[in-house]
Amino acid sequence: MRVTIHDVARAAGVSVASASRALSGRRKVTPDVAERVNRAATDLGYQPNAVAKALRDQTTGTIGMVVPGIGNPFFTTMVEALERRLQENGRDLLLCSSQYDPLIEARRLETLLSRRVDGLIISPCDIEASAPAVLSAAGRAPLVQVDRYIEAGGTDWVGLDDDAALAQAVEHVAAGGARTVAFIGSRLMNSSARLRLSGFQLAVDRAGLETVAPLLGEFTHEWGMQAGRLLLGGDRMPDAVVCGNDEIAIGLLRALRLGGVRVPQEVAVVGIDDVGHAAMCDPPLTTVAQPVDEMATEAVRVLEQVRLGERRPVQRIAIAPRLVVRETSRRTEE
Amino acid sequence: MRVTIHDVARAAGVSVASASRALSGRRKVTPDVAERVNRAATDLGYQPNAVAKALRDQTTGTIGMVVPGIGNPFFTTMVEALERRLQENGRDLLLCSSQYDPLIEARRLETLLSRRVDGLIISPCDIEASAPAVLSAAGRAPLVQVDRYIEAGGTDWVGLDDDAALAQAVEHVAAGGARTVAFIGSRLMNSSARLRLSGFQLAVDRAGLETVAPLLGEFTHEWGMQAGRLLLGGDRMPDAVVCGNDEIAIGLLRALRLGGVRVPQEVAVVGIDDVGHAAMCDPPLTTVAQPVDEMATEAVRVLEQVRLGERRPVQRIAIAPRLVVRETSRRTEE
DNA sequence: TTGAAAGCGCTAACAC
DNA sequence: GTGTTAGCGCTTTCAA
Repeated sequence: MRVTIHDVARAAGVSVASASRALSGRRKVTPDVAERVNRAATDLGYQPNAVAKALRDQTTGTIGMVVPGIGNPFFTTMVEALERRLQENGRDLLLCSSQYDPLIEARRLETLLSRRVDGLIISPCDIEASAPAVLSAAGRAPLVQVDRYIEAGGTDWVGLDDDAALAQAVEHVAAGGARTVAFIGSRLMNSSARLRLSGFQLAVDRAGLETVAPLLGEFTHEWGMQAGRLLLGGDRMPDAVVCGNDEIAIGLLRALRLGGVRVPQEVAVVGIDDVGHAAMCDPPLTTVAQPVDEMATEAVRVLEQVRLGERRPVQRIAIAPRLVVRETSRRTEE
Repeated sequence: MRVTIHDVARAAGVSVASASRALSGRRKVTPDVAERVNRAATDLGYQPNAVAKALRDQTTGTIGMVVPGIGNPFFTTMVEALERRLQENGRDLLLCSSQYDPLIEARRLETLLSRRVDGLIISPCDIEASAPAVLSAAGRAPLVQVDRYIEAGGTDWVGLDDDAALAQAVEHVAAGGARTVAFIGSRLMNSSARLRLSGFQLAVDRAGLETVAPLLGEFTHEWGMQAGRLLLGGDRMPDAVVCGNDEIAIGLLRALRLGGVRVPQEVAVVGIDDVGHAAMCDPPLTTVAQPVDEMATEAVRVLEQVRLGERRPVQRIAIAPRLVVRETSRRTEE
């Protein structure tokens, strides 16, 4: 049988209350008692039972997180940053993947809630289908959305300023001399897909550039490659292609290489995210970086502020992106 | 206040015992009671408290996992496979990253144990420094090592048959005509690094190939690139380079590209793992795939078999790899 | 079949 | 400063 605080108390010759006090150190005990209890605890190899403590305290010290998939390196980076931030606050991260399925997502949220996590961080996989589960969860625990969000309002969010990101990407290729620019993104089932497309269109209009119908598929390199082949098969290459994320851009680069199109001489390519592989592909990818650490910090801050049932203004924090110029785009002529 | 089983019982006009029985459905109750209890539960929006259940049942339905880092796509794939497998068994995965630090690793294990996970899956970051914490954890909960393992024996393990993997890689490049072959791997702080190096040397000897001193750094593309530059600066390029994992190979490919060395014409490159990006780099990477799903299945099976304190033979399951030939290696002349 | 009650391990009143 | 005890929410004896 496992050793409990009762065993420690008995071994130290004190009551469980004293043992508890000595162990937590949050209440006064005589040095003698503290000494005996601590010795007994180490002697017996006492391990406090977090489950019992959680039941008693009504708090678990755990934050639950649901992401669409950990195959996407952006989410991985985000998770790592969040895990570090939370650990500084003495909390643990309970991570789940929804596998891009709103049903699984809803189930994971329920599980997390039944495990009484102290808060929830979620990147909803579908802007519409995820809404009921997310809203219901938000009513039962502090919740903050990260990166993606659901359409229905009223829930806090921390993410990228997509308009600014797309503006940076478009202005950069325009400054490099591009006149026609294409967009390869994701089907509009999530907020990132929508925001990035509309940000792109806005920026293109403002810059007075020419564009073609956007190519919309998935945020994967497979789709990037496929879209690249579509472009290759078209009438005429655009001067530049802006991609909805780096994965797409990496796939596109491969398709262009295969098609014998030189980057950036014949066409410039820009991604979004700045995942690790962006610097490794050929040529290294110019991209708009998401300040992941900053986002993690903000997300945790918002989460700690939320007190359930308390009326407060909804926070929507859009973080400014940062253009990282590598070699898939021509520099501005000076 | 949250609704508890007491509220449900009261609303249904029965005792908590009956409510519990009706809700779990594992014990006989009259249809009438079942009906009333279930209606009350849905009416009130009852959510069972998993913490209380865990305290009572002494089981949480949760498996804890500690990986060195989720930045490495191999671990990501592994985690996803494991998560799916566990979900089929109705268990949840509590994922932690040790960030390649044995101290953090030990702390995460303690946390997981105090949260009373039903089992532990770990890929220890250091073959020596991880040992005390892993052994101690193994004494307190069913534990299985995946991929990497600690030197001290006595603990179950599921992973790749590294000797076979390296043999496949070496024999493949030999069949393609290579006479001299280099190895770029990781410093020998973990079992994968050691096994892959020794597997390489064994295979090279057996094949009668020539080799040079292995280049040992980290399992990252940064190191792959750096090692590539070292190779470029040397006297003479080997006919083939076998890499300790795909990340290294991807970095190497980039260095070779920069150095103007053509792959596979001038030098063949082979990786290990078969991560998603392996098919996207330039040229697409020939690699030895780890059968991740099979490993996940085995790991879960072993974990469920372990009954604490029960003496049973240690299981060490090495799974056969599968060579995936892409374009960084010349095919066998036929 | 149902209800009362014990108890999982812990902490915080409360009383001394 | 210390001990006794209630109670967090649940399931499962044990009696009826």
